[in-house]
Amino acid sequence: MRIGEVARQAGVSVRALRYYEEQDLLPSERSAGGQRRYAASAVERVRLIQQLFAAGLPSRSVREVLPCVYSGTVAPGLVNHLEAEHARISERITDLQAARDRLDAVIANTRNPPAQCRHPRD
Amino acid sequence: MRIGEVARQAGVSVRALRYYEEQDLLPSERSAGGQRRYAASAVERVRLIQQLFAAGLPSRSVREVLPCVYSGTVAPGLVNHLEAEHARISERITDLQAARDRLDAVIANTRNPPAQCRHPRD
DNA sequence: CTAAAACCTGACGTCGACGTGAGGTGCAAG
DNA sequence: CTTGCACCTCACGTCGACGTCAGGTTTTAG
Repeated sequence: MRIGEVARQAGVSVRALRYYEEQDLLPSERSAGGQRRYAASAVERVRLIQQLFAAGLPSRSVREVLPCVYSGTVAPGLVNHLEAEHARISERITDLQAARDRLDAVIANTRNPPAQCRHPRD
Repeated sequence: MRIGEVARQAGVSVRALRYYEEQDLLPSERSAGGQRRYAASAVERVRLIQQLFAAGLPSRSVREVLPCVYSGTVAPGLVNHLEAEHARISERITDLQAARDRLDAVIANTRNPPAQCRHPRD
């Protein structure tokens, strides 16, 4: 599989895939002419990378976590890190929920404005 | 209240507060000598700004939303935007939960490694 | 064999929310 | 009055995950 096809199937840019390789997140074989060739499994791997990025992990952490995901085991000493990330994500989720509730309140007021919410001048 | 005090109470840097003013998120009075003076309510406002930033809103959106939060009403046409942000945040939350589940799985495997998870060589 | 897609390697640009000096001023205490 | 901390305004630096342009090569379709 060539890079463009992986990009399409995974829904990311070609540039991103090259960047992942540069960061040692996504290895590739090379053709005789030097072009990257990927196994079909690369698509899934890219999706995973994206998911971890979306969780706010920096590429360095992703690099550490990836082999663990694939081996099902964890390098000793990394567990603390993983649990820290887990906590970070959980905290982030509650933050987001709080912010969303704020927006909810504003939206709700719009639909059904409470009496004391007449704004002074506008 | 001076800027350093607001920063301390809100848990942000002085630089951040100046930045907020620059972005028209946090107005300030000035003393005769040109120093910023804030009402006590500024602390709460800063916390709100932080919350919205944490939700991933760019400063431009925060600028739009802030008056709505304080007036309890919404500028017409902004509701769509708010609902879009709401959806974005919800989506982000599910993404985070998925990523967290991934980490959970890895951590769980560590504590109690399943049989077929012997990694080849390591 | 020849175009034209798709790919390659640098390498600089981006964007946002500040960090970080540099160099100068306000203000409260003694 | 002066020490000294807090504050001021530029203005450039940062960091991460790519975007993007330049200039050249490989692969594939016909």
